[in-house]
Amino acid sequence: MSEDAARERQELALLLRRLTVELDAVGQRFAQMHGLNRTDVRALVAIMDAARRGEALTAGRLGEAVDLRSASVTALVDRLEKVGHLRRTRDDEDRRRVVLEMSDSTMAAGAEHFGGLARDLAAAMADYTPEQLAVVHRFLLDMTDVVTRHARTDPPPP
Amino acid sequence: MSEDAARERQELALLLRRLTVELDAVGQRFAQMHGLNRTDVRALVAIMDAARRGEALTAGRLGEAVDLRSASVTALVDRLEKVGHLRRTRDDEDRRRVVLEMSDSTMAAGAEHFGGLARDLAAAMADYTPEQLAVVHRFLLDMTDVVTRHARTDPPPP
DNA sequence: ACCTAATCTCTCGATGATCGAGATTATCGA
DNA sequence: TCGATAATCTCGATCATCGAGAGATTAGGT
Repeated sequence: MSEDAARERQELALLLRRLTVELDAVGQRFAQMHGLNRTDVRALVAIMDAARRGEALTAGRLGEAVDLRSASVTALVDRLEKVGHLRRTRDDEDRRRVVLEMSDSTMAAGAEHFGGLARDLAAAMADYTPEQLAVVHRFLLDMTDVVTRHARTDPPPP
Repeated sequence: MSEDAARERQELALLLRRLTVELDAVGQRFAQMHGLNRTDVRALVAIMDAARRGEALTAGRLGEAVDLRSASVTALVDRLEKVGHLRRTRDDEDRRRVVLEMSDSTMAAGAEHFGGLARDLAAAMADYTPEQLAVVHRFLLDMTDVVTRHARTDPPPP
């Protein structure tokens, strides 16, 4: 492999990292705008994601999604409920469970903020042919695969 | 634009998000392995990045890099120094400043962990022609641009 | 050379996020 | 029906972060 090729690959890896930093900053910005912290935003996003899949999250599942213990989930839901971002409801199927429902206004704010980004990203992709997007797609799948292996166990098998 | 094209773009946006989640998890894993928190890892990475540029970070510049106030930087450096990940040195040019030097072992651990990822990413890129990588490069620059605008101010100009 | 303002780091006390342990209520299985 | 399991909550402790202010050092104007 040529020196240039090696440099290009390193450059691409750095670009991936920079993209993640900026994507994180988008969430950070949403947090600041609404007086939330990083965990709060991650929780709201998890709930929105679930809602888009037609599911409603319980407290326990939210804890799994954002990696918090049950005591912390209670505190998290407390503060989000206190400012009206969501409300608790008892699950009628299993009355031990607490299902979380986001308020319409918060759902709208989230859709505005993150949906706007998705919209602009999609618009920027108009500059690419379907074949090019297919290449990018494969690339992202491959890179995600490598990263995921490193995230789970240090020296990945293949 | 066709339905499929729209779906493909949305899929790519989701892939970018998933990639950032997994990249975050790589740092999280490093944190767990060394008994650190997210901020600590971000600090060590910032110091490593600076070192690679041939610079040494001062406490103040580290605070800018990880977005912490001076009191928090003191506490951060305290705990990293206590476990031997770095040491404070007075800057002889400006004796108000504290320059931070990472220990060799921590630098090596970081290089092992994150450098290993970079190596595997580069290896996975071998499946792509230079022309394909150029397309990916342009794509990532474009997407980063869009994301960065959303991270700074909500409705971006162009 | 001086003196004031600005800069850099640190200390202190307060606040808030997270957790482990244990309590409470509800469901499930024998 | 009863014991085991599960879901959530309460309580007290710990830790990260911050604002305000102190102490030390440098920069700039006179």
